[in-house]
Amino acid sequence: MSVTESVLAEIRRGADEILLEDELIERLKIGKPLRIKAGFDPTAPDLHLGHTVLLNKMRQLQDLGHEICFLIGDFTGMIGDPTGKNVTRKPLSPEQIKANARTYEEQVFKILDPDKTRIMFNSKWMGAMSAADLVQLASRYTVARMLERDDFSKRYKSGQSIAIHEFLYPVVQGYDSVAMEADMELGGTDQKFNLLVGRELQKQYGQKPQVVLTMPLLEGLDGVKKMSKSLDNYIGISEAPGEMFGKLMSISDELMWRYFELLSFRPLAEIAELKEAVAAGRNPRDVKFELAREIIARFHDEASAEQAQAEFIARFQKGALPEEIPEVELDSAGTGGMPIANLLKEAGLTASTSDALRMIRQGAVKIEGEKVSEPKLVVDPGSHRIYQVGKRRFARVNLK
RNA sequence: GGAGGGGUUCCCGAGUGGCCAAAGGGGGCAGACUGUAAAUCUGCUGGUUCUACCUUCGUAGGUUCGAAUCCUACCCCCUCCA
Repeated sequence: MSVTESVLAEIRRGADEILLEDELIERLKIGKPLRIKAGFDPTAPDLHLGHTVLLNKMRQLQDLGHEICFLIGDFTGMIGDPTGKNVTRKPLSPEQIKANARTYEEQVFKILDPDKTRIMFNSKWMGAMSAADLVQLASRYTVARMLERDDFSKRYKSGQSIAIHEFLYPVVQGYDSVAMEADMELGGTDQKFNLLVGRELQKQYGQKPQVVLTMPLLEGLDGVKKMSKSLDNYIGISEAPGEMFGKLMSISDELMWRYFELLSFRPLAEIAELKEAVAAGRNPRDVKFELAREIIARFHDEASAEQAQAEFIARFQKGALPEEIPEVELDSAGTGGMPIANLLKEAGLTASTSDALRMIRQGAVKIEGEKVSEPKLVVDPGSHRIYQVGKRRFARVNLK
């Protein structure tokens, strides 16, 4: 029993909800590894830290000796989870799905142990179903239950369209649990409804209902909206160490604690200590450094993490130039020089000459570290200098 | 099939003949400050050969000295009824 208690605390960590915890305890008591399901869309994955919240949990359970089934929803992908938007996704070709699955593996195994992970596709059983089978399956769930789902009910009440096939998504996802005989399913809080359908269907098919564990959605860099690529508030797990470091340092001090909770592997007690230290006057920046290093070390390595930090300090605390400055060749075409605004635009440092002039007016432009205050400055041909706009945009321009 | 509402700059959204490159907010960028690319404050946020000019308010025409605003046609989106 005592073993179960400590294990339970680990499973609970960061989780939003466990339904039902009693059932989980019962299953754990039996001592057999649990078969744990987590489903993913077969769309081209470019994983970011938000995705890793769930993967971390999977890894943790894997380390506890459970069987992780990484389900790629190649069949459900044709439907597209109707999360509010009713965009019909166009079906992917088998080749595309295979290619996407491979990219998944490359990225996912930075966290999961490949030897202990089973990758499955739900087309295996769904593709084998006949129309009659599907009708049978659909009969196991009711419209009333379906309308309990928040986004469905909202759309229904406000008169927005719901296509019939959208109802199939939760049903098919639920049936996956039946086909896989899952003991437990993981998902984001937004998946709660679908996960519960799995429980319902398993009961219908005479199985013990799976335990459902939901993980919160990670807020993006803005600290408000959930991390997503389309909002451009994400940190991709394949990003360069320096990029990751900068982005992590840009999160607010408050959001940092959220990231610690959901992304760090440090014991909870240790995080509590850090929090106390900050409350007692320790610079939150330094604590953020630690978070950034831990995460970069996970996706790159210890040395890159150290280096990223060193460069960050040099660049932003001491104003040093970055290690790598892009080299640009420009041609003044014998006109006897190029106006600074045009040069900045051509070098890709500003979006337009108007923008360049604005930047100069704001005192954001520097040549070799010297602030430019003359907007009509003409750069002589044959010069080779470092131009800077703001703190983050640099180019070494060779003007012919 | 019928009735109605709407398409404005990156996003939301005001504007119903000149004072409109278009309010306000969001986002973004920059500067100051700092403990950091946190927080806070300030400024900027269509383009160009930049105190001027050019292009932009769903698309194409038209009226007018002058249109985001008026007219015509078309395209698209939404709501209600069937």
